[in-house]
Amino acid sequence: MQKATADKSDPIAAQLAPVGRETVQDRVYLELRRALIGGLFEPSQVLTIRGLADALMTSTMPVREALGRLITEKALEALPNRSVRVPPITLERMDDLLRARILIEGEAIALAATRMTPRQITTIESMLGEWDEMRALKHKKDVDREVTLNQAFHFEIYRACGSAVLIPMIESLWLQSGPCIRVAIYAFSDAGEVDTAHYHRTIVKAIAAQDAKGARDALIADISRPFTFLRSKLEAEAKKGQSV
Amino acid sequence: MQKATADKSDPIAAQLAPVGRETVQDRVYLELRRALIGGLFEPSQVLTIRGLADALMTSTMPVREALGRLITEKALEALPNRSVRVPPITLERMDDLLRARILIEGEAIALAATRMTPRQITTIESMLGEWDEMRALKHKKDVDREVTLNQAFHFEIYRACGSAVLIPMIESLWLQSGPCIRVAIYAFSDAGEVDTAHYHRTIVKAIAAQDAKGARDALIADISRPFTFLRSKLEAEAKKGQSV
DNA sequence: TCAATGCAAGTGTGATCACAAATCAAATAA
DNA sequence: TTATTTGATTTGTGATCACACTTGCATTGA
Repeated sequence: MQKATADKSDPIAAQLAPVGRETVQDRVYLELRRALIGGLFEPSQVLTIRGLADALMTSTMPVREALGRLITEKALEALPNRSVRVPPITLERMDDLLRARILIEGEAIALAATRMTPRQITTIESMLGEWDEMRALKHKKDVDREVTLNQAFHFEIYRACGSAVLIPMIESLWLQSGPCIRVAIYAFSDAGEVDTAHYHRTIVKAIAAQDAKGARDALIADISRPFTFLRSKLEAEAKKGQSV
Repeated sequence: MQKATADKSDPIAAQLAPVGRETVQDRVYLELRRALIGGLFEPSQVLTIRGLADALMTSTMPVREALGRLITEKALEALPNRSVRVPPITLERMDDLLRARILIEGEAIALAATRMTPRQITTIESMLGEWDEMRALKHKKDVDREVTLNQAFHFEIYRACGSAVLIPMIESLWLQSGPCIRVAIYAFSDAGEVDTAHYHRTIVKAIAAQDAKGARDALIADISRPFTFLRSKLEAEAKKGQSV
């Protein structure tokens, strides 16, 4: 044996590291991605390279590359000052995002409805139970877990659509709407009960029946909810701000 | 006056440089983008950072950031070797790309058909004439100009859809299908006459009549053409390769 | 008191260096 | 001849530095 490092000719070592070793850059990128989809950054928040580099325990190099990538995905915004921030929420942008999500995620779920295997359907059915578990201990509203579970449910379906082109686009859309969604979910939690499980149940039922149109409609209802809620909230604020 | 450089308080200088100064990184990124959409790189071609840096007369730094951005857009592909290449053409990927383009560009043109101003319609009408000009000197097939003109025509329409979310997605799709399209156009030129102008005329007619459905159908026919052509060519090659 | 000036800290950008991994070619062994 | 190995070159990655620009605050002037 020549080296102690992974050797592709060694089947065991190849299994331990079958793909290219993860780079710091990718780690940082995925970390920021997760934070954005989860809404951990607030809209209009400014991010600095050195600040993130310190927080992520690395140098500025991987961070600036990750930021550049997120800017091209419109997940972040490059200001003329050359500083970068989380895009602010506007009514126009929300409508725009929702329309695109209905169009593309609707298509993806319609495709998935005709292609999901019984095994995959069982998987998303089992996810419904987790919502019930969470409701059982509703005294503690765990927004993080809600976001994670919701994301896992949707992407389990989208992955089944079998399109290597649509899925990254959906990820980009979630990246862009992440900050808005988080704001909406917080507002939801204040306003009343979270009935996401009901919508997801409808989706699963349609998929199990291979009802593409029904699945699309149920999905549209599901993803529209936080947007319409947030929209009415923003309109109320705008009216109040205008009257003052 | 303190400095010889641009000063925002000086209205004249501000007009000369109204937005943020262009960075080398952006220049490189736009350059590579243009090359990809225009199909100047071949499918499966490997790109190296230092090679591009030399070609673009800059250091490796702006190039690696630009490559990273193009990889996140799926315009380029990161191999496990950590090298990057133009994604190869496969039948599945082509069908996937075409479906996504029909979905999203179809929606964009339907929106644009109801929103384009007479002035904008005049602009795309005038573009039709350029095809006739080009046909007049058809002895010299100028693929570059065909690609540029086609792109200008389509994006003049898409810009009118008024969606800041859909347009970048369409750009991403063009970026991904650029290499395929170029191959198809070359095959077209060999096969016979280019009748792009006819399809564009149909599109303009539908838009002028504010016929959203007609515009969408005409667009679908237009963008499907190179894909179906290339598909039959690839299938023929695959069959030949299989028999050998 | 208030506006303008000037300085200092912070920030993004591009270049360069060090290092590890991959690639390729020549040389060696079977 | 063919397969393996060894060494040199190339390549991507991460860190660091230098520079220009921005920002914020204190100082200065009227």
